[in-house]
Amino acid sequence: MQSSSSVQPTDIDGCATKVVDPERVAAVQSRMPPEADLVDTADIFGLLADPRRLSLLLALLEGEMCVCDLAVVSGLSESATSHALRLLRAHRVVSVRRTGRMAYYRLDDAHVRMLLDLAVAHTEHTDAIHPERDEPPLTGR
Amino acid sequence: MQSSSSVQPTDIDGCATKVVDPERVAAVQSRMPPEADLVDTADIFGLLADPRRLSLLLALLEGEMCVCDLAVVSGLSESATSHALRLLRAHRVVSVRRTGRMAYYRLDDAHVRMLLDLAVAHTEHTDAIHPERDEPPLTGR
DNA sequence: TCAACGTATGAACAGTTGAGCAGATATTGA
DNA sequence: TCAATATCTGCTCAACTGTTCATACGTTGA
Repeated sequence: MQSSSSVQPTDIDGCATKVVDPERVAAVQSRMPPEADLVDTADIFGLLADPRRLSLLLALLEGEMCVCDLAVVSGLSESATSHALRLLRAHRVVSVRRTGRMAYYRLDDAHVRMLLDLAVAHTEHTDAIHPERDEPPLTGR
Repeated sequence: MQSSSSVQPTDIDGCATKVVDPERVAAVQSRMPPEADLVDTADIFGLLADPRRLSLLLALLEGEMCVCDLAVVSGLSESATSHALRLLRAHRVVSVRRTGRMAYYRLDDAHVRMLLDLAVAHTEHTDAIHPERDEPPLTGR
């Protein structure tokens, strides 16, 4: 809570960049997870960033399911479902159990399960509160 | 194009698609959030699905910050930072407070804050547990 | 053995996304 | 007034993503 005393362009540690609040920056930087963790985490979020994949995973919240049933509940073609599941498998978010020609997938990541639970719970809430869910005008993109 | 709204358990076998476990499918479908919620949620996850954006948001976990400081801690150019913040602003994940020519951003979504907290906590854990963080080769496995 | 079936895969294609660049806007101090 | 500053924006392009199509694989029952 500094009283905007000064914005000094050149009081940093040799860095060419200008910093307004060096203390804050240093503190935040020291708490920032290593790059690899950021990438990892972003990766996981990326897997949840598609409505179809999300519905696949939500379906699996309640137990294992075969590919064709997952295709039905997710609204994807069976091929697309298989592709999506392969992605999730590659990231160890789901695992397979094969029986004959059937493949049963299940959620295999407690972390992701928590994220999903939290997301669902919150969407239900937000649903009532949210006045408008549309993107504001925001020119372009 | 979504028949997800009308979830009728008995209606399924009339469909051309083959279903292995109609009961499961019906149960899951009845619990599946409406399409709009799925899209919304996937959207939010999408915002967290980029390591740079993630570091911006993590920085904001501890309070508001101006664009140039955010650029420093996130490792983005100032232009890229501004672009990213605009995106986040458009989705009401962050909000701005302007003072003169400075713009101070802050986290403005409790939901996202929870997701971030959870993610960070878990990454710290996983860090110790995770044997290998690399993506497994897609071809194998 | 063969055909039907459930699933997996690779290639190709359209749509989306993020970042840089250049220029624009708005605020400040001289 | 002008120049410097802090941030924002439109444009553009390369990289990425998700889907479809065609095809391949392994299993099952006839």
